[in-house]
Amino acid sequence: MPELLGLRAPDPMALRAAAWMARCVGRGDSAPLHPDDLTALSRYVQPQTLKAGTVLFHACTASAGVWIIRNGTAELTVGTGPRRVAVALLHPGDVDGDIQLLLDMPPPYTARAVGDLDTYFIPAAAFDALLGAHPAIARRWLTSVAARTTSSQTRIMDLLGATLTQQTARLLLTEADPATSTVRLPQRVLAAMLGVQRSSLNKVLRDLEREGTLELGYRTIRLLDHKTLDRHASRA
Amino acid sequence: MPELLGLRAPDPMALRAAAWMARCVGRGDSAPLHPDDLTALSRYVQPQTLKAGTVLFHACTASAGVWIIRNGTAELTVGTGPRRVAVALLHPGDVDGDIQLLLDMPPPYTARAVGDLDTYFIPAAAFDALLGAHPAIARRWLTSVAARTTSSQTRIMDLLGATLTQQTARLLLTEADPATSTVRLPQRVLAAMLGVQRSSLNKVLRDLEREGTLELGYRTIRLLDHKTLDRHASRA
DNA sequence: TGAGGACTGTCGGCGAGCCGACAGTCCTCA
DNA sequence: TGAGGACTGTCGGCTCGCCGACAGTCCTCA
Repeated sequence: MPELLGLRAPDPMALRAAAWMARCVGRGDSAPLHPDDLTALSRYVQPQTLKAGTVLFHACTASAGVWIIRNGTAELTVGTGPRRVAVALLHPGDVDGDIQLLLDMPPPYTARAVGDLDTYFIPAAAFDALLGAHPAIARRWLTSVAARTTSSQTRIMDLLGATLTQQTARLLLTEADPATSTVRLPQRVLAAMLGVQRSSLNKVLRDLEREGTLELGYRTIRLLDHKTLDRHASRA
Repeated sequence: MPELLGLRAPDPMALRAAAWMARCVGRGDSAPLHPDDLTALSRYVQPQTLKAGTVLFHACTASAGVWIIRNGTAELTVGTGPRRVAVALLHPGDVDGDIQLLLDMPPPYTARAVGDLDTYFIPAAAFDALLGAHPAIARRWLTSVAARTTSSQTRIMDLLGATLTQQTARLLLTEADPATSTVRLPQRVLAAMLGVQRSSLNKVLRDLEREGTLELGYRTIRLLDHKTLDRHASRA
């Protein structure tokens, strides 16, 4: 979707696009990194430590390689300059850049280290060689990508016919930092992830707050009652 | 999504699920079959000719292998007995069963030959061996699956914020038989593919018919004016 | 060839979410 | 520390699509 790329100011469509794509980045279980593979991977993988603010890759620029987050957080953003907007965060274990590489298409978002960041990096050529030389890893990667396909399909299913409250509860549960039960994103971004209006989302959030299920703050949502939130997520 | 499987009568949710999944079957460009690969594939691929009505695979039963349609049409259905409902059709070049195989999960729909059907079949074990023994093919398959991932993401993007008329136009354009400019599916199924109410879809279709863009018949939609339909698909 | 089932065309009430707007609060950076 | 920018909370009008229902038509299969 090239028409969605290269936008100065993050117009709603670009924001939505990037937010959606970003949520399909390889996560935890579907990440292809398993201890057994590390030996084989080690010849191709470059551990890299990045200073806060370093750009991993730019939107609209061909992916230079595959990034795997080891420690720290990276933000995926759309738009340039002061109008930059974060659409998602990468946490340890997350993988990004591989699908864009495989399909030879640039990512719709820019990735940037929030704090200092430990990563594994696989340059494009090495990724190619890796897949060629290690069928087992290619196989695993195939499974990883397949899992992302079905997970994005599941996400679609979750969406269809689901009320906004349901969608919101699900998003919060999957996106919250498990350690602190907190989601640290402006409501505008969360709304973009769900493809809805910010004011609509805000209304739902206020209702949940009044109910005591969560607590709203500036760029912050703290989940107080997971049980109730679970119920909201599953029940209509 | 196991809760969506194994339903006797196709309730709306199961229908939606299957319709969505079905639309993500490998199509044309993203199909992994290229002439160069045929030599390698030939040792693993079994050409099979099936009589009308033969079942390729059953819903809720582990995928036995990968099917590639050579000639003819197969239908993907949900529900058993007389309440069976078609959610999509497989045409020559389409690939199905591989992702389910990779993830070891059963497909949500049953595939059945409509008329006599020529296929290539790759048994599960052979598919495994194929990917292991031929890195080039595994690589290509990886690209194919990655393409399906982004195509399902693109589909999401097309959906978000798009009016029903837009969605309908897009669906018709992609789903129509190029030879006859005809879509041969009941409106209920089309509605399921879009995740909307049948009556809502019907209203849109009637409007388009009044406009002269298409012609409605029993289980049939004939596209008369592609240009106008294109305009509906892209413009808001 | 007749009967039952499936599909289409249509209606009306209703609720969810869109959209634009605006005031108030919090942050950030000069 | 002050100013401008970003974010939140809220409102109201409005549209779209949901949902249930029902009559009429077309098929299919016994």
